[in-house]
Amino acid sequence: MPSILDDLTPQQHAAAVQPGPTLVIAGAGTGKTKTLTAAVAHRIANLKIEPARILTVTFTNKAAAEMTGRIKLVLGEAMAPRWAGTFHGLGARQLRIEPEVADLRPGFDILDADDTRRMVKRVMKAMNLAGSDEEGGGGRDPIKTVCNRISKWKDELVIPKDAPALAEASIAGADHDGFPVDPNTLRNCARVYIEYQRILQDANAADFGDLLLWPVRAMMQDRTYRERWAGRFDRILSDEYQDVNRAQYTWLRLLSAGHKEIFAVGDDDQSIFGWRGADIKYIRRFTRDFPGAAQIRLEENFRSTGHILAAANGIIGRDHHRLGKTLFTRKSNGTPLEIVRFNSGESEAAEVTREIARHHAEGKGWDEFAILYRSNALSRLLEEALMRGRVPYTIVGDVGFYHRSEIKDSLALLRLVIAPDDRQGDESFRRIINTPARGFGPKTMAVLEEEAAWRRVSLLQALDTAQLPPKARAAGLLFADALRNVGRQIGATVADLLSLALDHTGYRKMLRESQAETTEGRLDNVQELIQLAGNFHTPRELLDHTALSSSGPGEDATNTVKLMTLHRAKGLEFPHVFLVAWENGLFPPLYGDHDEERRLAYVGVTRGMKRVTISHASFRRGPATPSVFLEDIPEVNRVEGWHDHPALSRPAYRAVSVAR
DNA sequence: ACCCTCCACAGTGTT
DNA sequence: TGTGGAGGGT
Repeated sequence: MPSILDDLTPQQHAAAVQPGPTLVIAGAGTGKTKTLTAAVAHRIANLKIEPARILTVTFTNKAAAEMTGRIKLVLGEAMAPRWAGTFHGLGARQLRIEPEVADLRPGFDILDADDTRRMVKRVMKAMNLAGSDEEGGGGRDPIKTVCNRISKWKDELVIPKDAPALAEASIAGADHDGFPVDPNTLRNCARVYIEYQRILQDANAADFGDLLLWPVRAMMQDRTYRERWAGRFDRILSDEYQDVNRAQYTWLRLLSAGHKEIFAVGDDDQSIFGWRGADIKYIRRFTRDFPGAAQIRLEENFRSTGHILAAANGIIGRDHHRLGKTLFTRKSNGTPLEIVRFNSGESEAAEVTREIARHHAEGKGWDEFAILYRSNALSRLLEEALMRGRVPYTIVGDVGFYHRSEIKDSLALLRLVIAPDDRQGDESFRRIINTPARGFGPKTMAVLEEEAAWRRVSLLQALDTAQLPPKARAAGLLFADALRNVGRQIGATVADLLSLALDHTGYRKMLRESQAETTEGRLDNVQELIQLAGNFHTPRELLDHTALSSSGPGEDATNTVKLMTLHRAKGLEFPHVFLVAWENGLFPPLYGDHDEERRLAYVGVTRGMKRVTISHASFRRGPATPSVFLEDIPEVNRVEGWHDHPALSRPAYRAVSVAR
């Protein structure tokens, strides 16, 4: 007898075995992942649904791995679900099976956000829009503005052809985010979108948005395609349903249309990614979308003390149009929340550090503490204080392993090794040809690009005939030769190919010899990538994995204080949580959706297991007032205090006046 | 082609 | 305080 359902609460159990369309409204810390995992396992073990005919989708690789891992543990390898993964991962898989729905060829590349940005930039340059003048529009970072817009369009199932009309419509009508959009910027976005998509197809590449956009569009328009895909699965399960965007929602709906066996877990109170395209309306209208759907609430919280839950309930209770639920716990009330006022951000950081050090001295581990903030910029003060106080810490969410330049450079080399003579590799070529410097500046590249376009060959092939400066030409040919030779190695593993490419192109040598401090660790990272490559059978597998993951190998620093944004903290828990800079204007910020910010505050408080300390400064780049969210924490659940450190507050002042 | 300096800016971020 | 982009000098 599988023990999957044994240690569930009655509510969790009822949810896991509920047939038909089911929405599980699972509050923070109520065992959401456990219930979803049990639901999947139940379908496999008890209902005898074939593991290959169950599709389970999550937002992060971590969540997917956790779930699959647990099921394997209980049911064994053979019974593990075959289609469990992220929206992007599963979309990529669907697209790999039939790439023609996106006008792609087999073996297409998947671009990450960096690659996408580079490509958009190139397109905008070619269209004379990348300049700093008002033509690009969109304020400070026109490329980012365009990237965001295109990505949002894709998430909303808008194809390039339809973008211009849509742009005009939204210029004429109401804007989407309550954000004033410059008409010309929006028009330019639509123009860039069309051209960018053409370039993507030419490069046989898909960006993140494409991974669902085209499969979903095809399912909407092509009945046989839809039936073929919907027919593959008997059960559809989704995690974090409050965070689905239109493309993801439509995908789930179309896949489950035949049997209506859709199981969604989520928490509308924790919907904090609206700015990223997530739309809370889909979870709120679930029972209308799926008539007769069961709705089951998980309200028993296993994480936090009574005081913490009461505070959280106070904060979220002010938000109306909720699906509604009230968390409760069987734990004791514990310690009231501590709300502390400081006279400056510096003294706040110093005192948080001191407090953590004090607890540590009393025997607590460093990893029992987390410091959460609204925006990344706030991490600096805290870092400085922690460093001064010799408190070991980790900033969660720094540049992920796979996004480091040396890793992306290495992967570009690998791409060229497997297809030196295909234009699909051109973007990789552009990236790596001048690292280390080979004399390929803008001018030389322009000549090469023209030759390649004229002869309709890859940039690498065009090296043979292009009229290049002798030095660049020689270096280029040497580079091309090296890659072709590596590609000819018979029986080489992915790791071998990588390693050889890095050696023969002089990339590794460059890293070894440049002993600048910015270079330290890069060689190790490259080495780690090679090691990692040992886990993959083909270069394609490695490339897909790296594009679809953010955090690489071994990034779980042990026994350190964790610093991260509130957004990143979702789903995590810590015995003692410090919520800093709760000041109006910072949190909640002046912009954005106030209800969503309130939910973010709720997410923050519910991260704490035993203690929650909320702080604010009365001066930070100007006078500041305590966050309005503090008003909603009942008096009985809080104690207040203040700390003034005059000596610490002055330097900031003085630095400003000296600078003037 | 490459290096250096200056400027403006600073929302949250998975895949 | 740091980052990315642009522009100037060699």
